[in-house]
Amino acid sequence: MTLAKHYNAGDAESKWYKYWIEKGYFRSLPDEREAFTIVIPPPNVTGVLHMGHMLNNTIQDVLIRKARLEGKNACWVPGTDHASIATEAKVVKLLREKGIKKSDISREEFLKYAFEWKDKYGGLILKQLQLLGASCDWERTRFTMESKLSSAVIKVFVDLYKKGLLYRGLRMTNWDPAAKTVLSNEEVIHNDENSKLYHVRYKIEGSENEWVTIATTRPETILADTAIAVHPEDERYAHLKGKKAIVPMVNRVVPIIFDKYVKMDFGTGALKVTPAHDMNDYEIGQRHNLEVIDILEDDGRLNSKAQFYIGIDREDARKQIAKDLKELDYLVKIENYSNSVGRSERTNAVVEPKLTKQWFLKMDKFSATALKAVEEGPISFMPEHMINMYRNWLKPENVRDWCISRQLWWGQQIPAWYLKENRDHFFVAENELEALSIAKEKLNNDSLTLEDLEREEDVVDTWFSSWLWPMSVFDAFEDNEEFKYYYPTNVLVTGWDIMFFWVARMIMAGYEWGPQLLGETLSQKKGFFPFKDVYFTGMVRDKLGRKMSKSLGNSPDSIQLIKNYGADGVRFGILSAAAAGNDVIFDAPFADKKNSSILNESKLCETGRNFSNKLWNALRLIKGWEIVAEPVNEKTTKINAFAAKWLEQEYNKILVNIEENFNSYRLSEAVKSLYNFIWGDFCSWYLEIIKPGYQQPIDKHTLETTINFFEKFMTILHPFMPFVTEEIWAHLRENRTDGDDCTVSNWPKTGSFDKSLLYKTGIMKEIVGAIRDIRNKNQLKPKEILSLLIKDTEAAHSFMSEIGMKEAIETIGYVTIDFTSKDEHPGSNFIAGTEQYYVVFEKTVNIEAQRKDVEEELKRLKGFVMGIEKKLGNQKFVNNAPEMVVEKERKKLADNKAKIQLLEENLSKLN
RNA sequence: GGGUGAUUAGCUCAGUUGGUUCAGAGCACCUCGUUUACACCGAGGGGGUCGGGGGUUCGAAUCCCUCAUCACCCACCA
Repeated sequence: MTLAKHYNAGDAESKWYKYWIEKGYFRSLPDEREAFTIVIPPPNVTGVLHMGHMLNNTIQDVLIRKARLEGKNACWVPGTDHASIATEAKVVKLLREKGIKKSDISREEFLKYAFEWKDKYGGLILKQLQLLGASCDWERTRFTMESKLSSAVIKVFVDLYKKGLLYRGLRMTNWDPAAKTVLSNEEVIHNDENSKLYHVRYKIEGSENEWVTIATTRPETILADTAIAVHPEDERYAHLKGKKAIVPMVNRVVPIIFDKYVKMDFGTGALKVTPAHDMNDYEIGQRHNLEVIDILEDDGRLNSKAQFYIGIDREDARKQIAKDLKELDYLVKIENYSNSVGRSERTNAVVEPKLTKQWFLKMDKFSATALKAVEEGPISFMPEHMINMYRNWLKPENVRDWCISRQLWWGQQIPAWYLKENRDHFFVAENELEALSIAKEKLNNDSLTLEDLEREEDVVDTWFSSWLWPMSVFDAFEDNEEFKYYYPTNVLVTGWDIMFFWVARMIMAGYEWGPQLLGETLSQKKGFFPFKDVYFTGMVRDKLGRKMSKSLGNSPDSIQLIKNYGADGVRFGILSAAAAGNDVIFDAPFADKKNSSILNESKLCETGRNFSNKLWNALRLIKGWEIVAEPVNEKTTKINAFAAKWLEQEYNKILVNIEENFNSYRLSEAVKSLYNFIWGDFCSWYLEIIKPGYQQPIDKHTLETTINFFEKFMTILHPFMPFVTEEIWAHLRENRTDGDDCTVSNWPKTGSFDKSLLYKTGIMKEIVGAIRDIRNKNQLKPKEILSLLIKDTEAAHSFMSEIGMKEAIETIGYVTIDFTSKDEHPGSNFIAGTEQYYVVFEKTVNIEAQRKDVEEELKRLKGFVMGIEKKLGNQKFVNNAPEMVVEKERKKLADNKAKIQLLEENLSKLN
């Protein structure tokens, strides 16, 4: 069979993914093996694969595939998140396009549409993950709003209520006028925006022409003002004590109050107080018993209480009132101003502070637990410094109760029933019958029926279902054996941006319900935290350092990337760019549609693709050899034995290195060192050394050894680049038995390696490099056989006595090696290790250039030696440094002194 | 205002416990090379006083202090 010149990633990918699924390699069921579990951070069900997902999921796949190779019961649970606000907004928009208004249909109808839409278009992202090679157990795919997971949410809600941790309260909340729901603080994104600062004067009551001027960015809220506030120590306003001001236009008489909140040096030092529409004003209002006048509708339009601009959106009203205030001579001036504006993360609408009644979860106990779990173990963060951000967030003074209700339909409806005739009475239960019986008992009224109750309309925050994810995907709340087997999960891989939204809250949930669900004995043994390690990935940013987002259009088309470079190429590219926790600047090739040229292509993915091709061609080389059973000759036997012995040492060394990198989650280091090892040591050195001459055969033993190496390398590379390694595995083991696949091969055990041999081969590389350099500089043909003479010393003989060394250098350097006692030979010379070598040829060499080289090298070495001598002359160093370090310095000194001597001799001959 | 991180080659970034020639990789660049696995290639090369200053140490890219610049998070912003 002849192999194509280039590796065809696309063909291999579709073939192998299908095959793996057929074989059930990703399926996991509890058994006697050690479990290795990862739950996917569920992407939004409506989402499409972007760079962040690719990074995140490639890392998870690497970890899970390695665990699988190690013989663990690897289980990666996939799934999607219902993403309340985002999805509901999308469905509302879609219905509107169809001419259906959300307000015209019932909750049931809406949910029917939403589920239909979700079933049809949702979960695309999971298909895309398969293109990337993600080895999830797809039979375990879960959805946060499916019935079992929803019922877990309900159970948890009721449990928290019973524990007294849930309460309803009237609070200033963040209101999204577009989605018409309340938001948690975390869902509000603050950014500086250009706005205007309006200076408006209010007349003092009972005065002829006395005014007080305030500054505001929101003049439309003047209509809801119920006080003017100044600082108690502000002498400018001391005379206003006890006086009142008249609110422009509405002519409301409001008190002038004194409150330390007011900053004297800001604006005019006088502040209008609008308790209904500003968080701080609300608090001032509480302190001074001010009236709260809410002039906004749920959708952000002004209501009748405003008296003016009724039915007009607040932003339009702002423009109009500015005009009107000017005409009425209340407007003193307008300044340009930049201030922070909060927008809804999901709808981008400007968020309004609004007094609403919501459900809250008390957080003090939870946050203390979550903080302790990371500060004192057992959970560890990678990178470690992420704990600082975590700690900062969970500090008692920074923790606020979690507002968990949302005025939406897409989500789990809160299991609380109100008494219709008096909504101050409500009953929390898993279902309405239970609620009724609680109601009867509480109100001591047996005549109540279901008709008397009505259910809370609100749903819970999406994160109130996600925080159960690592438990609920194993049906933990149904006392499931799988939960006891798989939990706690081994590692969570996620972006640091949802550390608080999600990571902290999963830890809280784990500690809250883990003990009771696992049973005390088991939880003592396994721990009830949801994961042992958290690997925080960085954000993927574009060339300008901007977070990749759909709205900016700066994210490359992931699927196109995979098509261009192969899934393995993309995996390689994104992995090698991403050290844990560091943001990744990803040069997005297709971000700018106008410019999607070769110039823009992502170099790292290209390197990955090239690597796949390199592997493929190494395979082609091996496959092209004609095999003979017997050794070709004694010399090749020696060479090949030497090469194999050496490669074995390098391999053992790289294994240790990779293991260390895995243990500390330095996956980018691991993949890079593998790349260098396979490309450099295996392809450029080993294969070149053992490669038979043109149309020469190779002996069976060498071929088998080589294939054996290649297979091992495919196994350790497999987690990173699953497709190409599987493809090559299949070609290397043509007659393999069923189930003998790279995906389920055995991860090797680390062994020891011979450092002295590695040192010697280092010298060998130096020698060959020097020969090649001399050829280059003297325009000698790369493969013309030259004579290489070695100055006859004991050390030189010892070096060359390594079996196969001499022959290997002869083969790969295209030289014949002999010893010499003479000091002068035509041609050129070099020093490698501490020995003198001569490359013999008749061409005239550029003496001047050579002398310059030697002089420069001498200068460098002399400086270096001087440094070492100084170091060794320092008694403190000799006394304090470890003996090993001192010994190394001594050896360095001796070696380099010998080198200097040789160079000086060489130089004298050049003069 | 509180906090975190970054600053290393032209670019993007590694560098683990302070100690091996530790100053690295990839890309870019320069020279040479194509019937002989791969031009998605091979061989070789140039390029950085590790942001500035100070300190600790026998020894600092690495630890401490300080300054500068940049990024991000939280809070505030009439």
